[in-house]
Amino acid sequence: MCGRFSLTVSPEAIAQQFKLSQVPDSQPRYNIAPSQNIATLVKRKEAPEKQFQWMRWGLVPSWAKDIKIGYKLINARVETVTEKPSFRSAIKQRRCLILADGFYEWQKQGKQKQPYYFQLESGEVFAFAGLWETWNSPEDERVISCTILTTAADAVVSPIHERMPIIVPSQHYQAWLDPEVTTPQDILPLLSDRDRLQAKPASTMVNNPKYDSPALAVSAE
DNA sequence: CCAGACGTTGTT
DNA sequence: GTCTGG
DNA sequence: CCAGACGTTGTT
DNA sequence: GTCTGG
Repeated sequence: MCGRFSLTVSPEAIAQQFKLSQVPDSQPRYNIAPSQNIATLVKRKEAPEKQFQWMRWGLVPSWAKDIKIGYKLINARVETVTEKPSFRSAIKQRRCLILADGFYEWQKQGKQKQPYYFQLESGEVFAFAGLWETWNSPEDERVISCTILTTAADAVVSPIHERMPIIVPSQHYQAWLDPEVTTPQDILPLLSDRDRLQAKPASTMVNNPKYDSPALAVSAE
């Protein structure tokens, strides 16, 4: 699964990498946690180009009574996403790319859990496959929220953890953002097109979301 | 018909 | 909103 | 994902 | 143990 990730590159680098016309208002983050605002790209029907959009991490379905349901919906399994009431509408209509340059997974070692940090071997910024929703709170505030699709772990991740986030290869960004074109099952064979991942042990300081510094991603235990 | 759930991961 | 269970 | 709280009444 | 918050 994916419950913590990073986006440490500068906003200028993001704009360049994803060919954005505007430089996003973002800060380097080493420890992004659920319920926080995360950087995404969406393609609106009326607009020719994909657009930068902040979203709350943890999808809140439109029919939800309480925003708290989003804490449980931080990931969606690609194997079942088309069937689940919470995701079915979003998978057909509301795709997004979630910007990241690393993610964390925890390995169980008996009673202990050791975090690992995963990046592309190239070190480049990349994008998770995501879905989004809008929700109107009882106070009539609009919340845009999202979830990260997960799949079976690949050869690099599987020694650490069974599941991993779907990383969309850059040549397939447009296809993923257009639900008319790409089904969740279409995307799976394309995942091997990206760079390989590399894993590093991370500091257990990453366990606590209040720590958000370069030390987390770089240092081993 | 209405009431209540709607999810993931991991562990057993 | 839509589906399942009673 | 992990960390941290988890309750009431009444008084300041 | 389970839920909420980050």
